[in-house]
Amino acid sequence: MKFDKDEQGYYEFIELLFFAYRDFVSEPDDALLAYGFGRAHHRTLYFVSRNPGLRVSELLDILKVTKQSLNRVLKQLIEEKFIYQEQGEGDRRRRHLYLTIKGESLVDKLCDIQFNRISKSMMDFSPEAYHNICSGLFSLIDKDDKAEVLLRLTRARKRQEDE
Amino acid sequence: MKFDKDEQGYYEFIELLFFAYRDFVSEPDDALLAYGFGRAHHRTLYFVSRNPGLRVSELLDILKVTKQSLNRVLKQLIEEKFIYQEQGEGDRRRRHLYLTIKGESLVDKLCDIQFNRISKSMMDFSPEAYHNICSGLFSLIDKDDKAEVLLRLTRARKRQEDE
DNA sequence: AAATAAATGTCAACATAGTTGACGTATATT
DNA sequence: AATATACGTCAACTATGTTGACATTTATTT
Repeated sequence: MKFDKDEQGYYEFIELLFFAYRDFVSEPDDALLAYGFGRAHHRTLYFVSRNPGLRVSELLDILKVTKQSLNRVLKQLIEEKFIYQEQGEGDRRRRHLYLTIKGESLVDKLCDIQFNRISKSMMDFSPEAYHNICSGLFSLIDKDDKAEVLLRLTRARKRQEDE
Repeated sequence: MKFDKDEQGYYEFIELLFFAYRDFVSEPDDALLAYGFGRAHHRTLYFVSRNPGLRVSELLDILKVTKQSLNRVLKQLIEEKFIYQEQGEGDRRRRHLYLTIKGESLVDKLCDIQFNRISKSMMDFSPEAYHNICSGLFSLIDKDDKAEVLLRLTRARKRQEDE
């Protein structure tokens, strides 16, 4: 397949993104069934894992859902001790979110599943090609959100390096 | 940003795909509100547009949902005359799906929105880099579905060329 | 010809995850 | 002291998914 950058190619792009996403999330979905959780729980767990101390309002901004919608899954995750909250030190209205050991362990399991898919899929791509793929995904993000996404990615990488 | 092919890079990959998909579908979602339709209608319209004469069972296979779930939106789209059905000539149990003029016009509108995003996002990528991005998405698809996705893409391109 | 299978449609009940709107509480800021 | 912010919560509703049961039409098999 050629994947040309013409109008037909744009149709192909739409479809490839649909199928890639469909299959990328389906395996974690299945794994979460055993916990009585769904995709919404996955997202919350994932972003808290990657951004320890994340505030509720920041999570809302990432997920682009209403606080009522988030609260339903967050409440469950806190009650079942996958996530805990800490009151802000400076501003005590803020609730900072962290994973418990139990939470970390679930996220690890889910990430492993997706890491496997990524590593298998990206096996035959050079580092440069891989970089292109990531940059391509990044470019699709809304203009106004790019800076923040990048900031979080950088912070997360730094956190990792500091360990 | 470097986007390395290491474990941290895999986390980044997960996030980039999430944000890219989130924003990629959000504009069509908004446009569909005016029609009282949602994302499920979008998908059905899109795949019928790209595969004229598609059968219901094939659509089920693409969307990976149950026939009851599909039927709800398909029924609406047929009643409101965005899609029509034709009985199979060889096998008259089959229902082949096609877009009406009204349907084509809506799909065009939705595709325009996404074409704009793609073309803006991919502007700075070389044809080779663009090819990498598409190939990368393709690689993420389930092994068992790759052949069929490719077949449909090829057919659609051929249909276009024959016009 | 009769039985079986396949493709589709439909009814009902339910789950998940999203929405809006209203309101409460604690804490900061003005 | 008044107002704004961050968060939580109740209720009702919508969209989209699920399972299970069953009907209809048409093909295929026996």
